[in-house]
Amino acid sequence: MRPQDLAETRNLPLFSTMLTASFDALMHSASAMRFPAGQDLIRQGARADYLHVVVEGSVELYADWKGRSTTMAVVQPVGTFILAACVRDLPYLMSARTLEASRLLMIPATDLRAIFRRDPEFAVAIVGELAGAFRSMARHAKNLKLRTSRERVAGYLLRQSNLAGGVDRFVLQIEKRLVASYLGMTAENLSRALKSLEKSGVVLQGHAVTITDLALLSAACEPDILIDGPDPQAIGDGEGLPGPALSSK
Amino acid sequence: MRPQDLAETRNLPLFSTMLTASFDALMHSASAMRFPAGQDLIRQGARADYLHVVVEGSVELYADWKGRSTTMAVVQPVGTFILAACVRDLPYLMSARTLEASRLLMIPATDLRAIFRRDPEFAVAIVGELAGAFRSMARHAKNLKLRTSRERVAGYLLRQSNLAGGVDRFVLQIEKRLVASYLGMTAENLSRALKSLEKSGVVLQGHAVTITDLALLSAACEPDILIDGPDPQAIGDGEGLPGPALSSK
DNA sequence: CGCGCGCCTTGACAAGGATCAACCCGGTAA
DNA sequence: TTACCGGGTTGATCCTTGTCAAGGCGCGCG
Repeated sequence: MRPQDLAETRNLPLFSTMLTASFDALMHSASAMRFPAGQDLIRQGARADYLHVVVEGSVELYADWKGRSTTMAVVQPVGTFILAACVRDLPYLMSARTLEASRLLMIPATDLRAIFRRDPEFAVAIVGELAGAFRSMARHAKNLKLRTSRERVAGYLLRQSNLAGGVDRFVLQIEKRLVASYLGMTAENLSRALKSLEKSGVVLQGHAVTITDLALLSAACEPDILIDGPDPQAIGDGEGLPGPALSSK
Repeated sequence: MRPQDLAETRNLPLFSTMLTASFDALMHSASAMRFPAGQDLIRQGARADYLHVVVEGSVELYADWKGRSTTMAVVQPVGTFILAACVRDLPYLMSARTLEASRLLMIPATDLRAIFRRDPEFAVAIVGELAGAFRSMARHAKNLKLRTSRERVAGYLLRQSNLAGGVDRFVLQIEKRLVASYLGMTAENLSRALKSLEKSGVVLQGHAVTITDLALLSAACEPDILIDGPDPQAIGDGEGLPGPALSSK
């Protein structure tokens, strides 16, 4: 691992508060790796061996059963994944693959658990990250159970707008098929929902989204911080879906 | 708090490994409380003040939005709830109410966080509990996204059978309306799904369930340990829905 | 005893969403 | 340039699920 990577890693929220000795020990056994887009990283059911930290790029967490598949989350810098499985030394519940060329930090689960016991500040950071992941998954389930697909789409657009800083124009960063899977619907249904939202204050041109009437769109979903987030002063909120890019136009 | 309660609490998985000094400190500020059935305990959106531990009875976690409501989990002894909110000092994402007369231990969130930093064994227990809660919620979401309602019902019956020790006859412990809400469907739809499963090796008489053809029922759902659990050697798996009682017949 | 009140079930119907097939469109490679 | 290919859209249709209304069953209370 290169020196500048080390320094960069040290500044990540997950590692910035821990003792230097603990950090050095952790990095000694950790490895930084680069993966191309579309690379399978882990397979659901496998035993937890490494905690993965996304330093650059993005990783899709998905699950499948009986030939069906669904996107559970997209992890972006600086989020971790499979932390829960590592902590408990249990099989992964989800699979992971890179969405784009990515740089990951991989920390052996055994070292993670050892240093967790020795360094209270690291323990605090880990438990904070895990709590964030739990809340993200709870929100995901609430969204699915309490809203129709049209409401979820409207909520998604509003959330993206907020993540971009409350702008009224942005560009979707990920494929619509992935958004559909994350929102628990088919790609066709997402397409129709988006079209129907053009009557609710949204204009779409390809992946570019313009909110022309915020009040109207909000009425189509009624956003709620307990579903859509974000958590106040959230740290480690690297799970969910990527934030949007601002429109170049 | 009475001495025998203290001793009992000390033996709970969450507290059995921690230092005696930490335990005493924690219990000094904790309070044991009894609540009648149907008592509202916390309301979603409120700020986390106490970690709740279910010592006896059962507690429903539910969420609502825009007049709709859904059951997210039922916590039984010895499970905790709102741990994630306490750890991060954030608003609850779910509401809670007792389903029956219950005994709870309430630990101030500030003391929890303080002792967490001082006692590594307690930190391990907390993070284990939190990881279990995350995995439970991830399973919940997978179940919702990957299965039809009929499959979820079949899976639920199989899981109850397993929890009771692999028996072919048991009694549902909670109201069907609650089961329906937990499984993400209406009570009417659950009723129909159960009826249709009588063609798949199940006999129902009120709340009594008899599995007459395990292979046939399994074919209706294809149970998967990564969705239905349980985690191997799980500790603190107090979230989900209650296990069944054996039939008295 | 019988009345009322939950809980559950049943039926008819409507709506939401999935499926299947066709087509479009922009990018890339031959 | 042309052919292709993958993502996206659209339309027709079917299936699943929700909604509304009615009625049954069990149980506690007047």
